[in-house]
Amino acid sequence: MSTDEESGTRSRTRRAVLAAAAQTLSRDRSATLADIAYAADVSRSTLHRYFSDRDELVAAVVEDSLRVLEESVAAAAIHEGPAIEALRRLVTALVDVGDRLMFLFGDPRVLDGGGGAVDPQESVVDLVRRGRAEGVFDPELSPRWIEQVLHALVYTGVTEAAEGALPRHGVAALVTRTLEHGIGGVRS
Amino acid sequence: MSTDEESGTRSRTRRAVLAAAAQTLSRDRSATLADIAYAADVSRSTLHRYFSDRDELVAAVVEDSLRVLEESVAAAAIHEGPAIEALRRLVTALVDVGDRLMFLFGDPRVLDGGGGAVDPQESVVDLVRRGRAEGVFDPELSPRWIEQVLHALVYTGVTEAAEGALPRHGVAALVTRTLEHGIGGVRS
DNA sequence: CCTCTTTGGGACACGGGAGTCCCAAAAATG
DNA sequence: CATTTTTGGGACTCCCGTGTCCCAAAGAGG
Repeated sequence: MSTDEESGTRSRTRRAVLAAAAQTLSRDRSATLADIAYAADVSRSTLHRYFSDRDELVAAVVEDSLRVLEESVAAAAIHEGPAIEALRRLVTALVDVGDRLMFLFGDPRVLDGGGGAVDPQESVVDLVRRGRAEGVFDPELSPRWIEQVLHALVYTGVTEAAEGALPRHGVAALVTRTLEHGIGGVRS
Repeated sequence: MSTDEESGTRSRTRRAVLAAAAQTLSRDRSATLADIAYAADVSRSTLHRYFSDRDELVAAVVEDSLRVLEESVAAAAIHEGPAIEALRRLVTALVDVGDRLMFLFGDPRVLDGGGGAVDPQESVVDLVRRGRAEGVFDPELSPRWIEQVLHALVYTGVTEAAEGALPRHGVAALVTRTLEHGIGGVRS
């Protein structure tokens, strides 16, 4: 669980493979290990040295992506301040880790086990509840639905940006605006 | 292009395979032909008799799904009446063909060639433009973005329903409400 | 009831991805 | 500069999905 102190060149290579795998697999979940190795600028042999199994690699990517995601969300401090402000910070945080998010969405449907949504972020659920309590979220929408919508819009925004249909910097604002007011605009 | 009059038992089998393929592939785009055959309650041999190639099968499913989708959208008559009303009918139409939509989303990203969105529905683009002209859609949101959001929310709604987290009948209304006002509710 | 169609399922070959092993070269480390 | 670590890449086997063929059985249709 703690740092295995594998450090040195190895740690860097592992990170590179992990990142490349996340990115490649997010685009094509059935990408070849050779593809991933190529994207990581590493030979297939090397990849196998770090992750003997394909499953092992995928699992590692999931874990790593989850970690990155959680760090980003934690940094958004969504427990503080008004719900709407927190929501905006949350959206920004999610968009920032777009690549990892994309991967997390597309694969084993991370909610494998059972309960939670894609990310086990209990804090997001709390935020939604808080927003409802403050009266800034539509009380007719269930927390789960709101969370799903949040994910869907972030996903869409990140995808559009990845395809060049949207400038990177505008994504968070656009998602936030749409999330808050829908397509009807502020005066809806 | 017209009906090849292959009818008889054959036509029925073909439909069954197509439907099963759409459903199976929408859940797992890398499903085995054996899986699909099993889902269609048909032997692998039979499947090959109808679609010699995997690509051929996928192409057929895409074409068929597109046809079903277009029929549904056409029935919604989205050119008539106020944009908001038309939008509501459109959402309902899309939700109705949820299975096919799910498939269409997940596979070759039907926009292969180039321009349009997932569905070549020029009419949807028209609707968006009309809505903006009528002032009922946020003018700061691009038509493309609005269309993407529409797709994303429908997709989310259908998925939630498929997982039992939402009652089938409530989906269209929920999606429409969220689409129009976001999570902030009507008084946003 | 007989014939033609459609199906099931076994057997087979092919191809490609996955996983393993090994050795020489490159790079890091002290 | 010498040693150890890390890497690249070839060679090989195994497995599984795919596609093809064939024949006997079930079913449809007149």
